[in-house]
Amino acid sequence: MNTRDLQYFVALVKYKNYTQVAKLFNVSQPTITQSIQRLEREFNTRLIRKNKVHRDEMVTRSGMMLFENAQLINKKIELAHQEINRANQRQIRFGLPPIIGKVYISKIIQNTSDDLLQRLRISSAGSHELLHELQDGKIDIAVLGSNNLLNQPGIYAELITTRPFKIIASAKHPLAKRKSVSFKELGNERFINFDQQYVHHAAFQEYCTYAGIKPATTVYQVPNISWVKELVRQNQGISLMVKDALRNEPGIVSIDINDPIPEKFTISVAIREGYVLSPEEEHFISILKEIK
Amino acid sequence: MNTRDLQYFVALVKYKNYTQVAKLFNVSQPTITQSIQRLEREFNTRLIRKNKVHRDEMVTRSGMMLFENAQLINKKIELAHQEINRANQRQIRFGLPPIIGKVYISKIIQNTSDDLLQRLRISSAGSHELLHELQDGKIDIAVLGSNNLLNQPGIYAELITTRPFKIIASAKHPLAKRKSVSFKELGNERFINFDQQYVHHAAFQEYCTYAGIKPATTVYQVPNISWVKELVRQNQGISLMVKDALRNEPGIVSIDINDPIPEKFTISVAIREGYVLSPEEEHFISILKEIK
DNA sequence: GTCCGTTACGCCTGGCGTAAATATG
DNA sequence: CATATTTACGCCAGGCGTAACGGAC
Repeated sequence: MNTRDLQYFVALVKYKNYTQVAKLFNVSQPTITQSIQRLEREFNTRLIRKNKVHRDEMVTRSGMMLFENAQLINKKIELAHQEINRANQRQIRFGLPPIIGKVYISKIIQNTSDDLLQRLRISSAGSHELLHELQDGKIDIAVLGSNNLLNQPGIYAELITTRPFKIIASAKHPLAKRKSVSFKELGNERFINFDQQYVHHAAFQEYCTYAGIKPATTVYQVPNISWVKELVRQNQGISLMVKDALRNEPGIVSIDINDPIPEKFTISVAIREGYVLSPEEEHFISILKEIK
Repeated sequence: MNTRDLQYFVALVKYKNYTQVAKLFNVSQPTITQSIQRLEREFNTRLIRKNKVHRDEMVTRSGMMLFENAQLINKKIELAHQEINRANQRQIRFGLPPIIGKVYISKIIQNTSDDLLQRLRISSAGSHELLHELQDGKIDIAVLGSNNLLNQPGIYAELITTRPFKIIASAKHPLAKRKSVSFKELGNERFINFDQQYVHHAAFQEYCTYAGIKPATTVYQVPNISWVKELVRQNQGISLMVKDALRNEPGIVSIDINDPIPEKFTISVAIREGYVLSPEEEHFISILKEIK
């Protein structure tokens, strides 16, 4: 089978118009007709309905099945091209989320030879974003934080460590005297949450569901972690944070959560499924795994 | 690009022998040479090393990258064929693990029309096995038990419910008087584990790690749940079991575990990523989701 | 020499374009 | 009739086979 046919077909299902697809690929319009006929022969089924009463329903169930699979196939082919194009550039395209980076970056640099550091291209973004960059082939290795054990389609991840979530509050806040707290007690607190840090947000939701509370006063959605800390310091509210995000913050105290943890915050090294590591990349990953 | 070339290439990497591959596909041997040359042109790289000092190292890094991706692509194509071939047989190929089935099957039958039941082809196997059947396209819908939130490559799963694990013991066992127990207390107990029920085994490991115990006496690995119950009844040991597996078993008592649960036992409905449900299948899944 | 892969060359199918025909609304 | 898709047909490239050649042990 010709993979061009799959590309034509996917485009056709999306645009629902042979003429447009032909233009898109700079081929004549009968080419598209013939391509579809080839696929229908190959799979021995109708893919496109002939009595097109409604444009929206022009694809058969078989067609939809092929469409879904073809998209994944096309993406894989595209990825293979990308990976192979870069196979001989010896760069290590590595993603590290800002908060995890804060703790790890100095250790990484200490333990990595200059030669390897030269090759390192670090992108820093939230774990959620990095996961997509990894899936799309924009980076090849990432350290990612997640709530569950990381197990995403197309991604192979290995656990490095798990970290506890803590409650942070101003030193002036009544909670500041406590060493630990149950999440159920926090129903009436004012919470400050992140916008961008997907894992924190998800963990917060998890805890609320688990404890059966719904803090009515979950007000701020702040995009920057140091803003969150500043708001907490000024006693505008409390927040949920991974231990690593905190380092001797004056005016802020962190309080253990003593509920059974419904989901752990995990840190993993992740690569794309089927990605072939260079010796340098393999070495680099072994360094990452040793840093706990 | 021609997908036949990918098949030839994958076989070549596996067999490391052009002649054999040619025989395998019933083509002449130069066909394979030419196929590889086409791929090398397409990807603008060497895939196979020319100075084959060692057969084992005949594939370049680029070649390995293509190999890994090509395997996944070929599998997807194969799956698309399978799915489409069955698209118009209106059977619902459904997997249900025995233990979960024990609780669910009567409810499923009560809530499902005869018409739909006619179409149902149920395979019963452990969740681990069913997951593979789902991935390989042998079944299309499955109810699966797992310890974490189910998130496997190529699988889309939706949570139905979570269930607690319990300790079961003979009525004669000292634990029988207890209502609940901490896992840490069980370090010196004799445990009876399943061979096949992957989730139970994994949960047991999880609990042991979590509680920091290593029951030295984890002796029996029994393949059948009713054998396990019989052994427990005769006070040969205790076991870990999902609540649903138990129904008024004379001579056996179940004891709550009062540790914070490190991993939940979850029950999910799962389908292959990109699988297109028929209206009947969609209806059937909505029935499954309503049974909690 | 033997085994294995590559090159050379001819054949024919398969994918494309143009033009005409047909369907849909 | 206008727009969209399919059919008819001719052209050329691409994939295959046979035969001959080249390299490694």
